[in-house]
Amino acid sequence: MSRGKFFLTTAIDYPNSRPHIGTAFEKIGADVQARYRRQQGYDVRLLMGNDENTIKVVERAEALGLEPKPYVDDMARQFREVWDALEISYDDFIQTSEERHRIGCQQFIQRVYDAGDIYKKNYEALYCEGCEEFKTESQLNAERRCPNHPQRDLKLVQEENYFFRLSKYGPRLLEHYAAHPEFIQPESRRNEIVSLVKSGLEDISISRRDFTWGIDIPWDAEHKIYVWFDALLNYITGIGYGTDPALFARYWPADVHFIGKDITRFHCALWPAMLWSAGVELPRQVFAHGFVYLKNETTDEVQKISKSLGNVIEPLDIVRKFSSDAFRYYFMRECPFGGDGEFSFTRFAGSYNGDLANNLGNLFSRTVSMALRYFEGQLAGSQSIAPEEIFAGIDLPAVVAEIAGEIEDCRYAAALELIWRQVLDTGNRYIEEQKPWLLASPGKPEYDLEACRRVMVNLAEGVRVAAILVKPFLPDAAAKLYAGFNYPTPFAEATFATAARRPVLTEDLRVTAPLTDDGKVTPLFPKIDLKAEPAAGKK
RNA sequence: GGGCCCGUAGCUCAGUCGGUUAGAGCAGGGGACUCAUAAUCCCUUGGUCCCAGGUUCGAGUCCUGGCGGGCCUACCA
Repeated sequence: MSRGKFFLTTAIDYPNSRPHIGTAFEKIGADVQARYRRQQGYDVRLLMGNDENTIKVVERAEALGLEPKPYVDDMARQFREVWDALEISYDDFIQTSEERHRIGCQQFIQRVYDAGDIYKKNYEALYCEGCEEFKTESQLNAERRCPNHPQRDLKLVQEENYFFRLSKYGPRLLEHYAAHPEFIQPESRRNEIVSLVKSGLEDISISRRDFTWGIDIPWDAEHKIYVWFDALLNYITGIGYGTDPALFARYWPADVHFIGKDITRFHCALWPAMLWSAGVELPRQVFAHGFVYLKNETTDEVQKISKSLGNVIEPLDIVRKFSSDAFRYYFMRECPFGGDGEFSFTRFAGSYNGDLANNLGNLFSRTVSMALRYFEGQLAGSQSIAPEEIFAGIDLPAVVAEIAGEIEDCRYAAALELIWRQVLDTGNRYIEEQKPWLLASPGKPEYDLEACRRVMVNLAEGVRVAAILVKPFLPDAAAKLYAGFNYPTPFAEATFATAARRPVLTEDLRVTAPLTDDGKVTPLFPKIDLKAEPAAGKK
């Protein structure tokens, strides 16, 4: 029942410092898309990795008394530890120091060379080792230093380097943007790139001399391939370009590259030009997400996340304390993926308690505990009950389709809002309207055990729908919701299409949720006691 | 200097092609309920849609000019 392949990537990260919540934002957004596509039956591949062929890697390794390779391997282990904790479902993790990357890289650059798009040129310029970029006079600050790294002296570098004829691809890029408006998303990033390319592209230096770490230019071993040319190629070497033709043919071209908005031009101008030159098909889309800033709760200041400001939040701290689902939910609901977002503990706690603990978690708790209390967990006769009442007020198939559309457009916050307002609120409202506690109470005039049973079957259906819809965002909670009752379809087969269509029950429904020792439902998201979190808010 | 985006309720944000009385969540106020994690449900207060012009029968939406905020880029990297 495969619906075709879906290949998506995240930007590869510099392993100079540990991942922070901003880095995590991108990976979560990519993972939601990957999980959603898998759920719908696509042959999905999510590729991530680290960008290791940089001068800073050598410096950091030296400072720690290590060789570069053991250093980057250990950093890769640390990154994967964080991604695993966040339940990022990557299928492969490429390190650019790997042999498969070198082989594919060299093969690719040779093809570009053979196509006549690489030439040698002598130049002299100031080089910033912090940015690993050459700087023009106009970019310098008053002390004639790089504004990003004012503590470093710039190096006057004079050497012969190889250049890629980026300039010649300008017109073709503009044609491509016009013919494929979806290629650069969101819209504002696209406008920026169009204007940049219209203003004219320069040829770009793609090699460095005298580096000991990195990939050799195949026809001239005195030169190493320079950062960007090397880094971008991970997207194809990571699925077997030059080493595994079958895998490459299966997944390329990428359906979407997820990147930070700061590196849009490399992905939307340089990368397509490189691919054209080497005769490789272009990716279908580049999605540039925004940045996450920190809101200082005492001053209300919004600040960048940086080591020098000392405001780096370890994703693992939040995950260990509140769960990966809680972490994922906050960023997907509170930070629009295409724009910037901000993090503060107060907002995190508000979203957690309100949306996760109260609306979602408590809907599950009250449903299961009523089924236990009134029917000892056994909903006899549920096979013959059609749960048509709970979603009678909404057009569920239309809502599900709308949610799917929002996820496909990476409008995750909008998708979650729909799930909460349309589906979960409807469930809670249904309980208030039906008042099952009256239906189950022998002394009351409303007493009607059969009606109560019907309500419970409807609620079990509501939980089923909720579990399916939150699955890409909250994999753990979704599994717990779905494990609440003995639904006939294995969760792995529960696509969005099945959300709006109740499966045929092979046996009556019964509670299968794990219970505490005193027979109660385990809360999905235990509430955060704000009074018990004094230090967290100051962070 | 050139360019892009944003400015809507106390807060975070929707608002489609210009079309009725500008919406949601949270927060605030009032009420109901007791299955549930003091949850949930109902009602409700709250807006100079940044400002000034313009186009139009009609502008939050389009145009011009300001103000404020963010970002990209800046005469060979």
